[in-house]
Order: sequence, then structure tokens, then C-alpha cells
Amino acid sequence: MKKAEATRLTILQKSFELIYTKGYQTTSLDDILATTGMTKGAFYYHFKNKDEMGIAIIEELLKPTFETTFMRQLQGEGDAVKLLYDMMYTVLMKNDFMRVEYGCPAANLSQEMAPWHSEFTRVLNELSEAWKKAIVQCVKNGKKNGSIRADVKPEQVALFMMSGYWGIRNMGKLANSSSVYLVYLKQLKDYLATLQ
Amino acid sequence: MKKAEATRLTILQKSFELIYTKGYQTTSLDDILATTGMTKGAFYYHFKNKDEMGIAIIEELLKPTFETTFMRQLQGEGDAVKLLYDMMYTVLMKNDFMRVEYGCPAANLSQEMAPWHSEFTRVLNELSEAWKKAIVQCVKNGKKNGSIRADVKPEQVALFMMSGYWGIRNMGKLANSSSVYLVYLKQLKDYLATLQ
DNA sequence: AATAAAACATACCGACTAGTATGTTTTTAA
DNA sequence: TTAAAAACATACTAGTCGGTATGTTTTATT
Repeated sequence: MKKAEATRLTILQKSFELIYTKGYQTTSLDDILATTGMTKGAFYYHFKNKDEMGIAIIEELLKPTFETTFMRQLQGEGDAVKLLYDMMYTVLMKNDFMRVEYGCPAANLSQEMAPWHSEFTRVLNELSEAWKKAIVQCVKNGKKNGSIRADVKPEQVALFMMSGYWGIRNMGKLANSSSVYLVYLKQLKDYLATLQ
Repeated sequence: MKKAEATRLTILQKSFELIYTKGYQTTSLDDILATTGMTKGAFYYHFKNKDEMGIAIIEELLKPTFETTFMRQLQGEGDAVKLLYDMMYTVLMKNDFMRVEYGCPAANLSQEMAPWHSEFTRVLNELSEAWKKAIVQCVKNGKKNGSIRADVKPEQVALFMMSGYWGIRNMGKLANSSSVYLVYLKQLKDYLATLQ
């Protein structure tokens, strides 16, 4: 039962590439089958339908990736402002999972599916909530160890950072250059300094 | 030739509503015809194809709206920080053209079309560039009249504000509540204060 | 090696898509 | 009023979509 899991994973990974670069709805099953070299029989053996595969991509590819690159390094115990900035720097500048011209896959999907597909929205919301929690916890730690002012509201900081992130990913897509990321990081540093 | 222009406008407006709430690709011509009560003959008399209509929506509906709500009030001569904040407040809180649960139509379209339709991307970029220019000019005015520090880089401020805007629109979509807008505005105020 | 189940392949279907060809009605201008 | 052009209506097409029914091959177990 190793081979089967391998083909399943292949489908997920190749589909992710296509969906990430082209969008979910414009990626047809035939597109997926063509690039994987598989047939419909194989696909529908592993997935009930296209949407189930889409959810699987989020659950099995996006979530783990976000877990490691977006959240893990926030769990350190040092200066919270530095932790937050470094996290964002890593996410934007040292992440070969995402490419500037295609934005953030999670943001792309939520933008595309939000109004008409509640299941997608739900799992993407979980992802977003997990990131928020990690940021909130980091700010709370910062307040405890004195690296962040006592009157700072963690949820507000999280929301502000996350909205900046979604936004700058979109700007990068339009500008097709990661130079906008650097500019954003500069301003973010100024903002984070106001929390100290 | 008045009637014809009226039906053309009807098509544009109703199509905009559908595309704004459902997305461009998931809005079929039949959808549009059903809600407008028109037929294909009428549609294809006024537009060469679906894409041409999509571009027309941006040019003839989005651009004028953005012109008035996003840019005009930045042209005042007072405190630049206040002008910038008030603009964003108006855009997010006093705009019946957009609804929280559907985000920003321009952002939606650019997100959906960016990777695979250059014409859409081009006109949406024009829109985005016009907003950027207005913000940059406002900051420059602020530097002249002393309401903003001399070492502040206008382009960087513009980029930071715009990315925050795209982002918070997306967050609002996920949260389905304009309360996130208020939180964002609060943090934006803090950030803008660092420019003084 | 035999057998059953797992894994995959092929052919097909109905629904839907944007777009067209060809009509009919309405409006405009003389 | 009438002819011509503008504005709209209807019927149809070729292609694509996700999904299914039914087949064949491969793998694991005995």
C-alpha cells in the first residue's frame, strides 16, 4: 500500500502547483490528469470529487507548511518584537514554497472560494485562526517578559500583521517583484517599534 | 440612442453585482442574462465578448467610484496624517458600494485574474497606481506643510497603507464582520502617528 | 500459484459554457 | 410615411466541464 499513497501524494502536489499558479476553478481535472500522467480512474479512486481533493490540499499540504514557517518560530522566548519581525521576514523572503508572482496560496483560495464554498472557507479559516493564535501568544509572552508594552492588545496586533501580510502578497502579485516585500518589512519594523 | 446606453449600463451594473458577489469566472453569461432579463442578442450587440464587458466594468464603474471615494478627499491641504486616516475610514466604513462579506471588487478581480489575464491585470494596475499616486502626493504635501517628518518615504507609506487595505478587506471577508475594520483603523492610527 | 481486493484505465454522459448565425422588432432620419 | 440602420430575440453549435459505469491490471495474502 505504499504505491497508492505515493500516487495520491503526486496528485495532491501537482494539483497544488496548478491551482496555485492558475486558480482552483480554471484548473480542470483534465489539466491535473495531463500533468500527472494519470487517468480519471486513478483520480476518483483516491478522491470522491474535485472539491474533496481541494480540501485535502489545504489540510495535508498547506496546513503543515504554515505550521512550520508561520508559527513554529514564534514560540521562542526572546524579544517578542524581534520574533514577530523575523517570522514575517522568513515568511516573505525565505520561503521557496511560495512565489512572488502567484501570491499566497491560502489567500488565493480564500479569495476565490469564500463567497460560494463554505467548506473551503471553513478550513482556510482554521488556518488563519491558527496563525492568529500564534501571534497573539507571542505578543502575550512579550508583555510578560517586558519586551512589549502592557497596554498593547494582542488580537489587534495579530489582525494588523495578518492583514498587512495578505495585502503585501497581493501587491507583490501585481508588481511581480519582491522589492515590495522589503518596503513592507521596513514599515512593519516601525510599526512594531510602537509596541515597545 | 438613449435606450441603448441604458441597457448597456444595466448590463454593466447587474453584471458587476454578480461578479462582485460570485466571482468573474463563476458568473456565466446565462446568469447575467437571467438577472437582466435580456438575451444574447442584446448582450453581444453591446459587447464583443465577456472579457470586454469585464474590462468595461472596471473602466466605467470601478475607476470612477475609486476616484471619488479613494482619492478625492486626499487632495485637501490640511494635516496629512488626518487626511490619510479619514480617507481610509471613509473607504472602509462609509462606502455602500462595497460590502464586508464580499471584500473589495478590485482586489477580488486582481486576485482572480492576475496570473492568466494580462488585460485585466493592466487596467487594475492602473487603478492601483492612481491610488498610490494620490497617497504619495498627500504625504509629500504633508512633508511640505510640516505635518509629516522630512525623512519619511512617501512611496513606502503608500505601499504599506495599500497592502493593509487589501489585507483587511480579505480578513473582513473571512470574519464576515466590519469589526475587523475598526481594529485595523486603530492600529493604522498608531502607525500614522510614527510619521509625524 | 491462486485468489481476492486494491489500484488504475477507458469510454461515455448530461450539463453547462462562450459564442455565432440568422432572424425580428424598434428607432431614427429623410 | 418609409426606408435604413440600430437594437434586440431565438435557435443553435462546438467545446469543455465534473462525474460515472465498467472494464483491466497490479498487488498483497494464503
